[in-house]
Amino acid sequence: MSGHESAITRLRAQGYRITPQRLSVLDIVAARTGHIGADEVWHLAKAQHPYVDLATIYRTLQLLKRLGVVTEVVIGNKLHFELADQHNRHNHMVCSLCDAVQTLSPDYLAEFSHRLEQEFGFTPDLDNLTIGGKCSRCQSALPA
Amino acid sequence: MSGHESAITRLRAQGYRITPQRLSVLDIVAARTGHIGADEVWHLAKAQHPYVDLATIYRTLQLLKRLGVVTEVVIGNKLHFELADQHNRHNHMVCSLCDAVQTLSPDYLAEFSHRLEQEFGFTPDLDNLTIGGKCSRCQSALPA
DNA sequence: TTGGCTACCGCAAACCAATGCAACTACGGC
DNA sequence: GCCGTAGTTGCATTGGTTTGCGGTAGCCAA
Repeated sequence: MSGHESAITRLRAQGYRITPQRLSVLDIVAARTGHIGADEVWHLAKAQHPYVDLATIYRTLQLLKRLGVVTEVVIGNKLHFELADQHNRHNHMVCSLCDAVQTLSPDYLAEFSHRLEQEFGFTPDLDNLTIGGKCSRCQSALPA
Repeated sequence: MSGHESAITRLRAQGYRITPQRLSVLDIVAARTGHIGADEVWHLAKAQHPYVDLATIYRTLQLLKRLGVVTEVVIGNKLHFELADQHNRHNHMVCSLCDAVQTLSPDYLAEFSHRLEQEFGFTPDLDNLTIGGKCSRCQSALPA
């Protein structure tokens, strides 16, 4: 119920309205420590609010993402979201075999990002960068 | 018509069958120097073979991707593919605003990749890594 | 060349995410 | 406290991609 007052303030400050649906989505995402799928947000939101539409969930999540309140993580081929904690930014490493997710300090990407900006003028969106690959467990379980 | 015999050999060696549809898709992707959208592959394939289904195009492209013959690039919200040239590996930087694509030498990622493997045992799949962000043009056109 | 096994294809339907639109409602101004 | 308006919502639909199923055809063996 708390911890996202700043998000509400930010919404209001930018002329967005505070609706029960948006509060539900915020509560749900904030209550989860890790990431959560859009469909799961929907199911939980319906418990509080039987008529919310899935489209509203998607629109709300995209809005919150634009505002930097949540970040999007692609796991498998589904979208997941989690609260963007500015004090604990991180990237994700997702195993393409078992869908396990590990977090990664953005420090690892700082130098790389800097080079892209210097040499190409390209500003990478690191807040939404997910690195695919194979985790150590799946890697070692692979046939020789 | 040439340049992908090795892919055909590899298909056959692994028990996959050589069909006219697969040959068409291979020809089309190989003929293109850059990336090409799935729908565009479909249109070109239909010219040779009026009854190919879009599902077949997708299945074939996914198969070729699994075999490492082509790589997948997500541009906007569409899938593109290009021939995986081992002598000219590269990553992509895609602008989230205008969908412009720049290529990037994998050298930029080598050190980063190495650290992930050393410290986490995580093997990043760089062949399919695309970096989202904003190109210099869109960045400077952004409202102040 | 022929026969048989099984991978593959075309078709249709399902699926996830995004979008157009008319009805609705939050919220600042009176 | 009430009103007007512009941002939001629910519903229906679309766009791109994936999947299930029955018939078809590539490939190997005889």
